[in-house]
Amino acid sequence: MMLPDTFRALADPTRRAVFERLTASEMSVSQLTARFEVSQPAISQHLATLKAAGLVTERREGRFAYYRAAPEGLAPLVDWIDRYRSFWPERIDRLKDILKGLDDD
Amino acid sequence: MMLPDTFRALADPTRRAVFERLTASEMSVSQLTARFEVSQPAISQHLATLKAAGLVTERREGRFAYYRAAPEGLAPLVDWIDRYRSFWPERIDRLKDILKGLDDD
DNA sequence: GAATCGCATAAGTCTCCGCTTATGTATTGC
DNA sequence: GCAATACATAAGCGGAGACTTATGCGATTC
Repeated sequence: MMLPDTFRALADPTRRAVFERLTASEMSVSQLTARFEVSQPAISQHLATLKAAGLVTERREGRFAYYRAAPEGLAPLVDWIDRYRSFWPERIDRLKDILKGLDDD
Repeated sequence: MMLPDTFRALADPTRRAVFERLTASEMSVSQLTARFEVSQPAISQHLATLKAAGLVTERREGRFAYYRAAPEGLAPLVDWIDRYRSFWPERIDRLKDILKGLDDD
């Protein structure tokens, strides 16, 4: 929710990788565990941290817990970046190009 | 330089505040120390970390060391965000508004 | 040239955090 | 209903990191 939580949650490489994986598709805890080289509790702990930071949402289905990335959770980070991007003109142009490309769809 | 370094460097609140301060203006180590509630060595250590991550540059002048924010250092973070912003359409519109505002200058 | 100043580095402490194994709690299958 | 499955929580361990004080080193001042 708050910027420090966002930065902290994404600072750990494993946890960031979990988040990135969840941007591709929803996954259960055991499915995630199978893809990483840490234990199931470690994955659950990472998910709890990501969830607390608002970067992930949980969907319960029986004994399964499906997680997916929550894009809004990146808002604090995007806002922060945008603030400090303003003193960085060259970068803006690059972004404009990206957005231009999006318009062409 | 690399994304993990960028995230790690900015994860600490004090260090992030130092970086933010240096986006406003160049400052010497002692000037920075005066503005924060940690010791001079702590500031020097934070600056070393920021410098290693490419987020800050150093300018030597006699016995003084002046530091300033290096915008290019944010590139890894911006690139990362842009990748995961693509699956997040609503946010794009907000960005467009920001850029539109910049064009009006 | 001796003392001082600005900063970096060294060394040690303490807290946080990512991981493990062990266990608890639902839910499902037989 | 009992075993197995899916996940969370507990407890403990080891390492990383943010801080301190102490010290070293070049540049400046007198």
